Amino acid sequence: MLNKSFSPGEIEPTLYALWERNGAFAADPGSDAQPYTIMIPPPNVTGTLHVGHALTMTLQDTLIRWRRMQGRDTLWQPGTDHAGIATQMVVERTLQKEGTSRQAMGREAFEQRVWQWKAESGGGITTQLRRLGASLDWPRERFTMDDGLSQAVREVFVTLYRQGLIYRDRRLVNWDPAFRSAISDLEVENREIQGSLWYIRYPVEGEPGRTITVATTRPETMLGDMAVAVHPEDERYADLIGRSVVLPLTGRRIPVVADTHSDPEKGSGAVKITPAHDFNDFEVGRRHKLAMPSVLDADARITLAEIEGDLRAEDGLADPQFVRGLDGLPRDQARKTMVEELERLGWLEKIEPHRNQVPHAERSGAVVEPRLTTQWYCDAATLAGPAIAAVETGRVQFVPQQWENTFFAWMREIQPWCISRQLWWGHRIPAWYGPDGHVFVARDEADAQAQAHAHYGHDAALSRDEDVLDTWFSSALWPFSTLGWPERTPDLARYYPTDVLVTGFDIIFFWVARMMMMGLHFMDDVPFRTVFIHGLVRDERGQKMSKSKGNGIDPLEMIDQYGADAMRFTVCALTGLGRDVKLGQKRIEEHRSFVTKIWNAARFCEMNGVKPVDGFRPQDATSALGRWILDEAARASVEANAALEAFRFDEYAATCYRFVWNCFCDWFLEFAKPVFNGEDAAQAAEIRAVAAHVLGVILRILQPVMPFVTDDLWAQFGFGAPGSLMTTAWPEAVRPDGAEEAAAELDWVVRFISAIRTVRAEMNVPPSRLAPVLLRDAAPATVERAGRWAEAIGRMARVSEVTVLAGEMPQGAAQLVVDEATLVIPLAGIIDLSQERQRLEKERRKIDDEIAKVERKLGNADFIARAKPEVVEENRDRLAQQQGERARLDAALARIA
RNA sequence: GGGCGCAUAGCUCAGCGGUAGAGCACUACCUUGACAUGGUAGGGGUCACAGGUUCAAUCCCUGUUGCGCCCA
Repeated sequence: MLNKSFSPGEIEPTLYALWERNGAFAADPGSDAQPYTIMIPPPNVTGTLHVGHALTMTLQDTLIRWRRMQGRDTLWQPGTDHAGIATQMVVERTLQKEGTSRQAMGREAFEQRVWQWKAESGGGITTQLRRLGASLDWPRERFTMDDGLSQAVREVFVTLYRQGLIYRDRRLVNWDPAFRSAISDLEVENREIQGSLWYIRYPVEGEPGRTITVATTRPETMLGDMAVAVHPEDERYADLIGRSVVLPLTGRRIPVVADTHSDPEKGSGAVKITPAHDFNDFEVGRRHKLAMPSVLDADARITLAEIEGDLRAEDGLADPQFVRGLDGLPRDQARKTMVEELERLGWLEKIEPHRNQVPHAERSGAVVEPRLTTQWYCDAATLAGPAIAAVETGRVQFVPQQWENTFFAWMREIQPWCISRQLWWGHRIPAWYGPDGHVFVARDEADAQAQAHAHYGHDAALSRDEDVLDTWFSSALWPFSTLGWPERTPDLARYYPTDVLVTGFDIIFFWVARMMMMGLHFMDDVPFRTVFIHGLVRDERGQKMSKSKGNGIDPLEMIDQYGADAMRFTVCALTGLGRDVKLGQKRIEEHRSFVTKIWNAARFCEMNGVKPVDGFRPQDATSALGRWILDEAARASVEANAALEAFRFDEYAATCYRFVWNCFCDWFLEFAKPVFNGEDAAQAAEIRAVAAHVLGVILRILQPVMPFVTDDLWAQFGFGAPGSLMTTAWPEAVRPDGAEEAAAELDWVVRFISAIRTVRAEMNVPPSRLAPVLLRDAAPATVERAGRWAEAIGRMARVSEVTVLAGEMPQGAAQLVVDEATLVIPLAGIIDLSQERQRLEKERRKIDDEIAKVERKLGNADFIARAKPEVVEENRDRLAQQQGERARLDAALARIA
């Protein structure tokens, strides 16, 4: 006996453990079935399950569970990402609390400490994914830092290096002074800041009294100025091109160069050029072969190391003592000090308020400093070519397709990818340096030594590169490294390329594009055929969820409160194509009632002796009711399937919802009640068997999205063993014999009952008051039908009996039209005749309006001539039917006149 | 500045050339033996605005406005 209500908290952990124990999530490489593979976007090992995970994982699990039921050999590959910076931060924070630091303990000890942390508290998210019901193949779980994946990383690095696609270069990089590491341009977020534009006069050399004014947003970098640039066509400065100016504070002589980078409209039209601290200036510097001294160090403090030599004293303009006093100052403090000094000396012309874009490091929040350093780069442009082609030719398809544009836009202008990071946690770059700085890239130290020996003709002391690789470098290999690459494993052959990648648009560049580059380069095939891009989760008002706003919701709390099924179903129901998902607790609560509804419907079935009948075949149903609901169930399963094929999770959810609630519960079960309680045992047996079958279809089509409640019911009804639903086949859609006739019949009963209900409600007839229904002008077939369904009609429309109207129209009766028949409901004493007249007149006005519309259309010669014949036909039929209804309404009105 | 998306009932969103839909909210009635986390019925929309194409436009095209996102 089913409990009065479903208790997710009790069922979920046990059931999940059972699934896992049964190996129900496991891929089966030995099977003949066609594989279906999804790679999990590996969550950050420091992470906890947030609502964004809940969205993406629910969608992935729904797809995987659905395909599994379709008989595919499904692999949902689990794992986590070592998340260089994030993880290092977490462990460093702990060290700080313990009064120590990574520097104090040394690299090796620190790495051990991180592994220890990982063993103890890393990957908590995998436990949380289980709470969600995610059917990942856990024994295959991988970690981007484990041995196999590390080997893959080294292999890729060495190969790309040998192919000239990885190289070292000294150029400007986005530097995060908080982490003291290079970061990718993708990890930089430009924020608009209210700043200032400082106008500074630089005196022209050899022309006392003449100055050129530069406008800058970063006066503190002027210590590294190597030129002043003006536009070649800017007449104001034409005569200065090729001359020199004296840089205030340092006294350095720097040239005035002509360069189109300078915008005559902006500021003064002259810009200072600091090649080592600005990306544009760097390019200008290259074009004009300028020196590129750095004046800011790894902490973004002033350093004079590279300019000490050319400090000069110039009366009233430059004082080496002042400049030396700046050494070691943080950049903002240096700015303040320098501006004050310039003002004191009279070189500051003015300060204008100015809104400018300031690059911030996404993770640390620090202002990014462009810094000239030597880093490792990957030739992304070369690798991007095949990836672009793969999308152009449709080998990889984005859903929704319009994301291709975003992908193309970035890929076609892709910059060299800086892959080195000055961190300790990550894949250490497999490069060793000889005493003279010669670099040896190798799979391991022994190989590097061998190379060195060959190079120098003798053994040499090598030192390994201190840096690690960008975390995304290893995640780019995820689709094949997890399957055993560089070994050519059977798994790799079987599951690569994967079928679908499900993710948010925010990591198209970081991850999707890079997986495609690496996959095509090393596997010579795309990593996935379809990329399904879903929206972001927002709160009910459409605001981004964030910790600082406090508007986030915790999926685990929601699961505790409403159950994983409710959480999952809500996510599906709200996931339309290309839309963000506005999620709130209320939404989840609302959708939980659907879980409850299913439970109660099943309980009702159970109470009425519904249980699976061995050998039952939908084709064998004889009753109209049975055939109708079987047909509807088949249609629902086909529609659910089609919706999932098209990644329309919202339609999938809506189809299930409508069928279960508005068809099975609202009508079928109500119609079944009199049958269950009736005399006709054979009929009752058929409807019980049909109900069981349909319930089985419902549980199966809902399994992908609400795996817990469906499996529980599946087992309790004896459809199969506990835990077995998820590996049961997706229902086959079988159309029963006579489905069309059955549909016509049930459609009529539904309209008949609805019409009576509507009139009763409008006339305020209390439900307790039963009333007979008299049929007037009814065709014999209608009279028969009414007889067949008398019991259901009586119960559902509060009708005492349905008979043919004999003789006179009773006094005080309501009349309503259903097809050819007019239903007369005698309600003397209850209904008000004038009210009934008004009601009928309103009905007639409505139908008149519709008739007028259709007549207008049919009266248009162009319409008849040009519209599709079936449309014309349809309108003619509609008109005829509406005219019939109006005639019957007229007659009804005449009778009460 | 460039690109993309969105604008439909009070709210959240489907629909998309041929009779405007759902859920929630709202109103009225109903403790009928699956379910009040429920049932029945109802009200509510110049489908942002202006042009154009078409026999026919919420839907296609152009422009405008407003909102959001991405890139510079």
